Amino acid sequence: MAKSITIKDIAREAGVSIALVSFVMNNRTEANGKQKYRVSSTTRDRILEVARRYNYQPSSAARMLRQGRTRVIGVILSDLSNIFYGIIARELENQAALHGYTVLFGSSDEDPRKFDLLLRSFIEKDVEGFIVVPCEGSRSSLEYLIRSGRPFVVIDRYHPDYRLPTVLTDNADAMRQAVDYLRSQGARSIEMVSYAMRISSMGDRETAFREILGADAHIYHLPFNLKASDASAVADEVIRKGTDALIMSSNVPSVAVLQQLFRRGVRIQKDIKVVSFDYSNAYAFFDPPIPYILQPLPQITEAAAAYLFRLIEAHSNGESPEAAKKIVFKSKLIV
Amino acid sequence: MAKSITIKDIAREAGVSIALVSFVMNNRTEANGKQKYRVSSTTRDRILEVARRYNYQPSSAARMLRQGRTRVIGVILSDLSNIFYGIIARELENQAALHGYTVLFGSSDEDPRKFDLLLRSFIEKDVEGFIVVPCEGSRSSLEYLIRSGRPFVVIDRYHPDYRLPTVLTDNADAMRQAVDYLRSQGARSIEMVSYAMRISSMGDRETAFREILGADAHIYHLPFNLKASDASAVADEVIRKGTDALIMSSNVPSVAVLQQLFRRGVRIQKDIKVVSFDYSNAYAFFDPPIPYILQPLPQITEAAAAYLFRLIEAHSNGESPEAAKKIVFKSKLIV
DNA sequence: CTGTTAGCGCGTTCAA
DNA sequence: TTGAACGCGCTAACAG
Repeated sequence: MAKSITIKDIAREAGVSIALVSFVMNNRTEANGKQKYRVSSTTRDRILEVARRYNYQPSSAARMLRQGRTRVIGVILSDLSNIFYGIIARELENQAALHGYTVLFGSSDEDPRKFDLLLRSFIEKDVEGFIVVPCEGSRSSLEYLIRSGRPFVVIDRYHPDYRLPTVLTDNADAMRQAVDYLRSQGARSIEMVSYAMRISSMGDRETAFREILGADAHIYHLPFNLKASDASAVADEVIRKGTDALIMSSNVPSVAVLQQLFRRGVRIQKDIKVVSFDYSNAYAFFDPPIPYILQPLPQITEAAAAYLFRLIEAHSNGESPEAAKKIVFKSKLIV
Repeated sequence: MAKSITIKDIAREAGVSIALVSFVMNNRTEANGKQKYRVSSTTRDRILEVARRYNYQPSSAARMLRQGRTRVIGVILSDLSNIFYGIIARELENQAALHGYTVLFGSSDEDPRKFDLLLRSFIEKDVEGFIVVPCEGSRSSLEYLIRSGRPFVVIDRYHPDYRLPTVLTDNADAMRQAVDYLRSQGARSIEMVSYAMRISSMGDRETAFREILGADAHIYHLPFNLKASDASAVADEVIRKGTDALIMSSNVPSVAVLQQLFRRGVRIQKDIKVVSFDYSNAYAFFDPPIPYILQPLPQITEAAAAYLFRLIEAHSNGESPEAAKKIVFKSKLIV
C-alpha cells in the first residue's frame, strides 16, 4: 500500500485525540465493571465509523512493543508433510485460534541443527511460547529454550533428562495392545519395524516390545529419510525368516515396508499379519484392513494447548509456573 | 523470562552508547563501500562479547516498528492435514526460510468465512505478503486483499474475474493425459469423480473432461467434507452402471471411493481402471499401481515464492509491481 | 576516525 | 477527554 493508515489518521479525521481512538478500538469503554474510561456513544460511533471507512488496522508491531505480547506461538514439529504431524498442526492451529493466537510452524526434519535454527528464529520473532517435538540431538537446543525462560510444552516425546511440561500417549500400553492382538490372531513370530532414532516414542515402544517378547525380540531399524532400498532389505529379510507378524512403529516405514512386501507377492494379512502405529489411508486396502494404533490427537493437542496457554498466562502475570508434569493419554487399537 | 535484555543493557554493560551497539549488531561498520560508521575493532569485539554473553536478541517488535518490515508472510491453504497441502506448506516453509522469512500458516477448510478471518488476522500481524489458495466464495476476501495493497500470489487455482499473480498447473492438459491413458488401456465408459466446489482446478478438469468425452460425459460431485455415505453412493452407482474406468479429481475423494469399491469386492484395475489426480501412498497397493497425475509442487512453490518475494521487494522499494501474470507448469502422469 | 545525541515509528496508558 | 511518557531499536546529524 502507499502507506497504511495509523491511529493518528483516524484521530484527525474524527476530530478527537489519539488516546480516545485507542480506547474505543480496545473497548475500554464498556466492558470491565470499572469502566475507567467513558466515551460518549456519539463520539464512539463516529470513531468506529471512520475506522471502518478507512479500514483501519492497528499495527501489531506497535502494540506488541507496548504490551510486550505478540499473541503468536511457535510450533516445531518433525515434518509438516507427514500426515501425522499435519493433523497435529491442524488441531494446534484451531486451538491457538480459539485462544486468539496465531501459529508459526516449522519442521525440524529430525535434524537438530534445523531444530535450533527454527527455535532461534521463532524466539527472534518474539513468540510467547512453544509447542515442540524435540528430535534426537536437540538437547542443547532444549537447554537453550529452558534458559530463555519462555513457556513451552513438549508433545509426542519426552526428554529423558529433564522434567518438562509434556503431553503424549502411553506407548508401552499401545505396544501391549498390538502384541496381544497379534497373538490372539495366532501370530507366533512377531517382529518390529522401527526408526533408528533415539526418541522416547520409539524407545518406549521398543522397550515394551522387548519386555513382552523376551530374548528373541527382533527389531528392524530404518533411517528417518528412508529409501526404497532400506524397506526392501527389511522385506527380503522378513520373507527369508518366515516372520508371520510385524508391528510397525510408525506410518511412514509401515507403508514403505508394506509396499515392498506387496510388490514381492506376499499376501499381507494372510502370510504376514500387520499392526501399525498411526493411521494411513492405505490400511483400508487390505483384507481384513490393517489394524492400527490411533493416538487421540485431538485430546493431546487440546491438552497441550491448554497447558501452554496456562503457562503463558502465569508467565505474563509474573507468577511462578506450575510444576512441570507429564500428561499421558491412552491410545486405542482400531481393528 | 524475568525480562529480556535490551540493547540498552548491552550498551550499559559495554560502556558505550546505544547507537554504537546497534551499528555493530547490524554490521553497519564494515560492509557497504561507504563505510559511514567505523568502529574500532576492540570496541566492536567488546560489544559482541557482551551481546553473546547476555544472549542478546533484538526485539523484532521494535525493529519491525522502525523499518516497517516483519519478514513474515502469510500462507492460507485449504487444509494442512491433507497431504497435498502438507507438501506445499513444507516447500513454502523452506523457500521462505531461504529468503529469511518465516511463515504464518492457516487452513480455510474451503470455508470463505474462515478464509476471511485468517486473512484479517494475518494482516493484523503485519505479514508482508501472502500466498493463498482461494476457496469458493472468497471473492470479497480477495477484493479486500487487493485493496489492502499487500503483495500476494495465488496458487493451485486462479480467479476467473481478476488477472492476479498466479502459479498453477495445466489441468486441462493433465486431464487429456489421463483420458488418453485410460483409452489406450481399452477403457470404454470413463466417468469422473470430482468435488462439488466451484474452483478453477476442478472446473478446468471437468471442462476438459467434458470436451473430450462429449455429450455422454458423466461426473460425480462430492462435497468437500465428504462422509462415507457420499462415497458409497458413487461406488454403488458405478457398479450398477458397469462403468469401466474412473478419473479421480483429487486424492481424498479418490481414496474414499476406492475404499468403498474395494469393500464391495470390485477388482480395482481389472473391473474398473482408475487414474487419479495427486498422490496417495495407497495407490501402490493395487496391481498394477494406480497411475496418478503428479503436479510439480517443488517447481510451483518455488515459482510462487520467487514471484512473491519479487513483489514484496518492489513494493517495499515503492516501485510499481510487475504486471500480474499466470505461471503454468505441466503435470505428469506417473504410471 | 570514533562515538554520541536525539528524534522517529505507532499504539497504550497514566496523570491531569 | 486529552497530553505526554513509554517501549526498543534505527539512523541522520553532529561532536570530539
